[in-house]
Amino acid sequence: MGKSAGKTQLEPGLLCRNEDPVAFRELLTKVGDKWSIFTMLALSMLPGERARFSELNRSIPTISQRMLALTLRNLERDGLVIREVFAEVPPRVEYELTPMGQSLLPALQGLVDWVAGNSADVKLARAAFDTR
Amino acid sequence: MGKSAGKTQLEPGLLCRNEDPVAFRELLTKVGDKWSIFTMLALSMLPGERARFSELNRSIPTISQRMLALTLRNLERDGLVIREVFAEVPPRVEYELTPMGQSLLPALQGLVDWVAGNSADVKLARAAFDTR
DNA sequence: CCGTATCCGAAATGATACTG
DNA sequence: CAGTATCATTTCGGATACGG
Repeated sequence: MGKSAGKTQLEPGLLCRNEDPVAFRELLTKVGDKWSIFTMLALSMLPGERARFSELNRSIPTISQRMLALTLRNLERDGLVIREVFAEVPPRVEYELTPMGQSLLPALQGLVDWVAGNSADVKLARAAFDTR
Repeated sequence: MGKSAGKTQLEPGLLCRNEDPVAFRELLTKVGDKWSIFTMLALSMLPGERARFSELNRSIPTISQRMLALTLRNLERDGLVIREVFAEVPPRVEYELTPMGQSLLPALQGLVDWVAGNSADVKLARAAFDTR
């Protein structure tokens, strides 16, 4: 069966299933982005599962107005968040997760939970490593 | 009960549990990093659940030597990966996940699975958004 | 083979000021 | 209120060359 000499190597498809590796990584990078994660989590936890721009800005520690705007626009473009504008004065804009956005929640929560549960051990590991 | 006027706002602790928000985000950013994810996933899927540097380099599409080295060192420092050096010539170095590293796997897999399952819809959403 | 050191262009992000 | 525009700084990451 072929001339395989035993070189171990993963098929690209194994790590980057069903598509172009670069596109796959691009999306993974977006949904794994810290501001995206916090924004989506905040939307899922705020009362009514929707929130205004300024509520999000207050709820996500230290996020800048600029990064929140950029993050929300990207999430909207990716179909994860819906933006609703009310014709009022002063202006009001509300955001909420789409069904696809909600379907991402468990995965994000899994990451966040792991970090919450292991940050102390990571801290210890770093201290031990840095001793050398 | 106080003078709350109904301002909606998440407690910082809700999104950044049990510690300093900045440190929490720092770790979340690291474990959510695309190269970290692919490196750990590759380690978990390669035969024997361990691999040499060059195997990883080949298995992770388009990763550069530099980024792989940096990623592996960070993972080792964080206690997620173990590096074992063999005193041979030519030199051989093998990497494997620690138990803590393995405990992170399901969360990473969750993200990757979501991306694999939803990238087509995201693509459609983007196309629709960009039409405007 | 397994890295590290250096350089450099590209991208991310914060601060600030301004607008509908 | 809900952004956008601009600028300055930092960080990321590839290419290349070298070393143990």
